[in-house]
Amino acid sequence: MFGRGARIDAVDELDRAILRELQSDARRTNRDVAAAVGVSPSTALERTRALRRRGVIRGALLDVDLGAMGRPVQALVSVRIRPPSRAVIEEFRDWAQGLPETLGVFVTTGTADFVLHVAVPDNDRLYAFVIDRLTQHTAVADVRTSVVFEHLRTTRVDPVAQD
Amino acid sequence: MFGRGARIDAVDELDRAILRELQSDARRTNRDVAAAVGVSPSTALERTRALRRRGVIRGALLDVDLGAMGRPVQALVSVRIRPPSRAVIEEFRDWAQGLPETLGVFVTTGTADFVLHVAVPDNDRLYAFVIDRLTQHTAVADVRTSVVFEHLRTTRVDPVAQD
DNA sequence: GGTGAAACACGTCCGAG
DNA sequence: CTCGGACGTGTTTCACC
Repeated sequence: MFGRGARIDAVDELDRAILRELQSDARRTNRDVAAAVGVSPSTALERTRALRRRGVIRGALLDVDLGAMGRPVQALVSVRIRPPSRAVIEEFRDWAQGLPETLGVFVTTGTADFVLHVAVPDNDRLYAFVIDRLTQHTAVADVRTSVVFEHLRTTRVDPVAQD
Repeated sequence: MFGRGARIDAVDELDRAILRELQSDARRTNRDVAAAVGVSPSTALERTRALRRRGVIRGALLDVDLGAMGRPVQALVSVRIRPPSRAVIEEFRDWAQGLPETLGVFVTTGTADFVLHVAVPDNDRLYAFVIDRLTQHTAVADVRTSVVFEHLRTTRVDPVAQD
């Protein structure tokens, strides 16, 4: 599930400031971050480690250019599966997650049980992914594909006060 | 658009290996990466810099726990806008991208012009986002909301041969 | 908690192959 | 293109506040 990080012992102003800095670039040096938020490097280091220990920071992801990786075509593929039982959902989820075309898997409510975010080299491969790969899974009952012209990601999540 | 990184001068085996290592953790030290792929630190450093210069590596994103940030409820919100002209699309895209609830914006084909990936503290705030915030924008013609139970991201994009 | 200083590790540059 | 080594910067620990 979300990994809702258990009950968190409040993220204070200093933590928020550190998170802001690291969200702008996860490779900022600890010295930089410390200077930007106005504390000593040792303090910034201890806070950052604590955020990691508490699970607020889960890691640092490399942001790669999908076009440069030879996969300029993105799509959102809505999938309905049958039956939508736990066993089938979890099996399909893990299977879809492991496909090389897959960037992400959303497990959803609504008309679709899953929305797959995929990136492929061209339209032919997108079509092949949908009609060959997906339909080869016996649980797939329905598929709707939307091509993604553009995908913007927010690089800044502001913490909201707990409870 | 995608930022398809101009024509790339082929990502060779060493580049691929470096990308694999960094995708597992964007904060791996250069020395670590060098040891893992079997070259000297100076070679690994030069390769990594070249990947950055060529736009293959765009940066490093902090992976935060949305639950720990006080925003455990995620949704995909499909939005149809009217008229779907360039000016209106770009204006809506930038507006949506700037909302604090927004994690990402997909510009798509199909029944929806946009799919917004959002994270909020609870269901009430999700409802408020849809019926207060979104409908306040005059271009919004239709909205469909799917709650996201789970979102898995792939942390590994394999490069595909170019052309 | 927060801090500065010292010990250590790392990123970086460069001359050479 | 790759390498090793020298040098400056960053990280980490720890005794003190």
